[in-house]
Amino acid sequence: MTVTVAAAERLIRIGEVARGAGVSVRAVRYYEQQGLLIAERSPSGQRLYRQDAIPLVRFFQEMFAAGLTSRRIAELLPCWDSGHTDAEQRTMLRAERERIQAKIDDLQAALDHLDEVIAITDTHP
Amino acid sequence: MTVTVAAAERLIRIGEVARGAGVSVRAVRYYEQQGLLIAERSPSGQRLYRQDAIPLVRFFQEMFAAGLTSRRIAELLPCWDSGHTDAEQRTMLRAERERIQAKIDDLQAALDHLDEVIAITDTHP
DNA sequence: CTAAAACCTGACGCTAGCGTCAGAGGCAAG
DNA sequence: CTTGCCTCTGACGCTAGCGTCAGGTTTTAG
Repeated sequence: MTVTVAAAERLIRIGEVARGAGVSVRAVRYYEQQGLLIAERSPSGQRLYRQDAIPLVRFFQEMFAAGLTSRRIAELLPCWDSGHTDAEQRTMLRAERERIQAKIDDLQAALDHLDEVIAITDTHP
Repeated sequence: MTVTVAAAERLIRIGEVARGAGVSVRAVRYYEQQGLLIAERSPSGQRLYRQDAIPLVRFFQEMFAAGLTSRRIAELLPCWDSGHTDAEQRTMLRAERERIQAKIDDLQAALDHLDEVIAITDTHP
């Protein structure tokens, strides 16, 4: 039997989330609109977040940089939260993994190509 | 003294360039509009390309995939063609190199992150 | 109490690399 | 000659992740 202790966590407002994660306030609202981030509301309607919203937003940024869409991230969030996955989610995870790996390979090839150019133009003043 | 032998190269039309490089005809026109690709014109106005337009377009694709804009590519084309660079171009080359390397690192971090999730969800059916 | 700072909800704008449709001309084959 | 494919020039559309302005409320600092 598990007892959950409500830790009376200090809730933070959107500006603090944004500064903490290094994004704009607008971006945080956008993530909510895309279903990535659920916020409580204060009586007056202001968004209230738990502190782990900050690393979560950082995670979103990392995934965006890796080329995942907000839709995909939303679909994969349950795995992240609960550790539970169904077959479809596992398939998506592998697919994204392959996409990213392929992208890395492409970038490496481009980098090598550029390095060749740099080498040539250096010995060729 | 250098004598240039005009090799009477067979010129190709836009469709052949597109198929050869694996892009759309629209894309090739776009590259011209961005100043990446100069084409001769037949008397009737059709674009005529030399055969090395095909690897050139492939190169564009590689650079696009690496995150360079068409503007940047256009600015760096002279280095590629002539092997000659001025200081500004060398700076841009290095900067793009660093950008790509940073992007690779970011992607690798994201990949590692995803792999963790995959590992957890695999041992956690 | 008041002024500044932070927050709210729309809603339009932007970028970049094309896709796509419209309407018209060019070119080899039968 | 005509059929069918290729090409031409505009020009509007699309996507995704926000930026930004407008006009109004709330919270905080002094």
